[in-house]
Amino acid sequence: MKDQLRAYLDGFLKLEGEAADEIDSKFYTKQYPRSSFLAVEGEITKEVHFLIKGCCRFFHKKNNRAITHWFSFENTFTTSLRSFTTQTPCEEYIQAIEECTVLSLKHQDLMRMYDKHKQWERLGRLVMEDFSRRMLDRVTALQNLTAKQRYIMLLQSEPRIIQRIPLNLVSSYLGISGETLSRVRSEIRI
Amino acid sequence: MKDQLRAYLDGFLKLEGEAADEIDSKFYTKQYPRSSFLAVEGEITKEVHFLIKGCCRFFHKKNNRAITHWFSFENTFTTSLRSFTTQTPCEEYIQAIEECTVLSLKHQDLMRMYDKHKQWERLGRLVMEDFSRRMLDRVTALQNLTAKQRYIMLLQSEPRIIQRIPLNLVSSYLGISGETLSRVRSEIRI
DNA sequence: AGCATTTTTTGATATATGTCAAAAAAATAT
DNA sequence: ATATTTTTTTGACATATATCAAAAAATGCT
Repeated sequence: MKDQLRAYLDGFLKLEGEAADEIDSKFYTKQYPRSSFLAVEGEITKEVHFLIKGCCRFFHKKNNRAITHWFSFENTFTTSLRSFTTQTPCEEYIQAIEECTVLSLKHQDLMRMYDKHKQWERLGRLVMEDFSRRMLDRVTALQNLTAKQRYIMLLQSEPRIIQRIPLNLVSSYLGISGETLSRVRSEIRI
Repeated sequence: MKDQLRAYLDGFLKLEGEAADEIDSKFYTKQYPRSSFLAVEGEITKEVHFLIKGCCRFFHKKNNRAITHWFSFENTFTTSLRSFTTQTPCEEYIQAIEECTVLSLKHQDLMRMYDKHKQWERLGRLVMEDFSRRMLDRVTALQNLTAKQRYIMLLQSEPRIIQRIPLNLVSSYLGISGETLSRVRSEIRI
């Protein structure tokens, strides 16, 4: 399981020596049952999770409705970014859509790793750069695209979202109603 | 001018010793006239600019239309993130809306600063974390908000965009037509 | 397997927003 | 200051999408 994390991190940077040992000593396994929460509004997020298996939905409440704004899958870090990085109360919820196996790391441990190892500091930068690029893509996808275009784009760029996530959550993520998504899909199937 | 950059960076981390000296030795001043381009599609972005004065618009072309997806103002780093961080051809344009004075830094110099100074590596991480948080806000603003809500939200969170940027560019940024923005504004003025 | 719950689809209707065109206003350059 | 260009506003109309309601289908649970 740690090997899966190592393989992911190797994509950014090969950790060596003591910096590499931190993976063994500081990450620990957790299990989240389907529908359970990895983060809830109001609590300060103390851990970042690396998703080994399963997928999650990120959402916030707006006028009593849940708006899904992100999904995470295997081999990604999953945490409430703002709450974790600034250690302020969380403004969103993270919920397991499938049962999740994660490797978790405490905020204070990560801070110590950043202090102690230049390699981890760099890893942190590279992971954040990668995240930023993906967020830029998401902005482009939300801006100036019709419902059908958004769906087609998602189908091409993130097919697993459509395969594994209930469509009413996908529609919220795309910023369209569930009914519209259903109609868009029926048009495309023809 | 360098003091303005130093003050900005101090907000993230106080640079000391040789790491601080890099500000004097590696950043250099440039001037971009109104309407000139800081980045164009197809070219690899070799510099990151710290905006001392002026503002810029980021846009990409889609079906012969320009879609504005970001604005930058004084005291922010301005560059094509994907092109600069991955050193691949740029997919967007960055254009000076007002005449811009910038402090520029070459990619290769930044990479050396990252290698040489742990402090710069950390600064890079913190700047990227900050950027990521702002992008998250932008996604929330684009998703599931009506034209009027988007405008009101922008008015509250980024009034200078409305004050200094032509409205037809603002409307593109909000993902709505210029006509709709004009109507939304007239409703609100009452 | 069968029951309860959730999700998806379909139809009818209301509404928000886009598009096109033209006038008005504002900004820019000479 | 004037002419030119750009930006904003306004009106008419078309269209995409939301909403509400109900049926159908799928899924999860014991």
